Amino acid sequence: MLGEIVADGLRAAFRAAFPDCGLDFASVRAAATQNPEFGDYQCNDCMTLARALKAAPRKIAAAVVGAGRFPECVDKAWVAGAGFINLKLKDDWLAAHVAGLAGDPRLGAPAAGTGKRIVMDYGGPNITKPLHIGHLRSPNIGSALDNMFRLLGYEVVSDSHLGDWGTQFGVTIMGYRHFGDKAAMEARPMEELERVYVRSYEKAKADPAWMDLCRRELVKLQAGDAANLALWKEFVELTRREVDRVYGRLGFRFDLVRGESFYHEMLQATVDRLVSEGIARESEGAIVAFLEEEKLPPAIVRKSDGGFNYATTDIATILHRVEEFDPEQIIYVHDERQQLHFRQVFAIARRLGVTAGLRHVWFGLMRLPEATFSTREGNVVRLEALLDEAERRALALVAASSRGFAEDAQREIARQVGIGAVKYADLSQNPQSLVTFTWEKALALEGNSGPYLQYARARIASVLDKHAERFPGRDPEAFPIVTSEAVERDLLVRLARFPETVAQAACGGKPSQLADYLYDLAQTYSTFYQNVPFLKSPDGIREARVRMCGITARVLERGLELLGIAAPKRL
RNA sequence: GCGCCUGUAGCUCAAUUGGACAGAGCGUCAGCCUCCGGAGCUGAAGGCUGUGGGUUCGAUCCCCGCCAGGCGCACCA
Repeated sequence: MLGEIVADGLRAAFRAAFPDCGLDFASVRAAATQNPEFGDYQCNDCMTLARALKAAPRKIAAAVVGAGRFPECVDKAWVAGAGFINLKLKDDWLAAHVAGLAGDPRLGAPAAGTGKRIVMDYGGPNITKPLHIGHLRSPNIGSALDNMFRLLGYEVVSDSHLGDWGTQFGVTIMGYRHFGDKAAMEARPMEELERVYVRSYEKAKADPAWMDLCRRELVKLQAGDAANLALWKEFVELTRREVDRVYGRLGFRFDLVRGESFYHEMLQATVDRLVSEGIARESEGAIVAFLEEEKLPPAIVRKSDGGFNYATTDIATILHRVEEFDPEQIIYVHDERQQLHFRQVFAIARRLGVTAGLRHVWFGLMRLPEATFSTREGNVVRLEALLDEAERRALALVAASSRGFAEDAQREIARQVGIGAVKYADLSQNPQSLVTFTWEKALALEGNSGPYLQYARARIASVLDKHAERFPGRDPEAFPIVTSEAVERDLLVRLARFPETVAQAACGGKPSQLADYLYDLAQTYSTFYQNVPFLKSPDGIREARVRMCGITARVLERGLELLGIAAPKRL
């Protein structure tokens, strides 16, 4: 990666300047500059090293610049400000480097994950509940990370963890039996199941006896009761169909969809093991793991009614995944409310000897401007309604652009644009912040939005076509990249940073960094496109520019693909 | 009460994990179709980064106090 190439050169320069100081300068880094005035990369380490080297930062920087035989990629290096070292890359080296990336199917992404396996765990939707907009974030963020890890060479196993085995089933079954409406169940089963769930839940809150009955239904299911099992199967089937349909529209795909029920036969053994290893013991009728050493509150692994809960399932899941996949890490993409839960579960897994990395990549709750929404308050926006509206607005735009598309082509483009807008709106935000849902933001079609990126990509396709049409036989790939305008160089620098951006975004669990990068790239491209002539330029210059267009298209396309967003050639 | 998180332009969000003058979009205002797609481009206005201290060459970022909001804290998941 570019940053690493520069950093290696810097470290060598430090060692050359201070051969006998006993430091290896491994901490020295090259940071991308914010401001082109400071070159392409900057080194901030002279200030930090001032104490160890017993010299003023600017003197250190001057010594490094003076002594340093920088690698061939560096055009010039100079000292600035409090002791920064600024580095500017050679134009022709940069051009060749970008040409090299473009020729690589992975666009220069490092293969850091080769031979390693990651299990991704998505917060699954719950049985018998329609999906609302809060169900977007986990698979959306998770899939983007998944794609990035795959590009980095990891083998990824993604698993959508369907909540199909908890008390809510008891609540639903009681509601279904006492308040269910046959006709409604046949016409709109998911809505009806949600309705009876809400009603039964209300009753359970007010009436402990009812709650108790709900729990008993769950225990009956878990004990294999035939009637409950049959109903449960029906509910699971309905839920899966709903999830497949809606997530399918969003392009989410999982290697595995294992509900909690998949693990239910392992739960007793898991609890037994926890008890026999002294991790959990009986307390107030329940079996509880006490985690004082980790300074965490106790975690119940078996309820006093004999039922198991979420913690038990998650522990069993970890043990099973370690056995089946032997992953380097398991990444959970769940919302912020689960932080304590996962800390407890991870602590227990550690005590059981699990050595795989366990990481909770949490994200902030989605809320409405007025309030946090909840199924029980009926204060929700259905995910499907959002997708419908997104496609509707995009279709209006596509139809108005009058590019002469046939009707189904319009609809397909509108689908890609609308869904892309929704996904991008979510991914472009730092996952770890509250997301206030507004239609305006979720459906933005201009400015910092998915469609802006798609638009930039589509315009490039036109440029490439026009060039091929008017200048047949002049393959841009056969011409060297040369730059004369400042914006061309800006574009090259950005293209060269694709690999490190992907690596950072994946490791940091922040697809938003990739989204930011792509937006910045598209903006730079648009400036280039709008202010520099391509087809009217002289021979050679023209092909170099068209070639840069093509490389930009490739990076935009691949970047959007990583975010799970379609990049149509025409829209 | 204890713990986790958030507070940045009118609004929605960034800020390369402690770096240089805090940047974008939307909205507002003023411009740009001789040209490859105007879902675009160029420019302007807009900030005591919630608040008070501290740490250091340097703080939106780290530490402490306060204010405001969100979330969690044995038998929901």
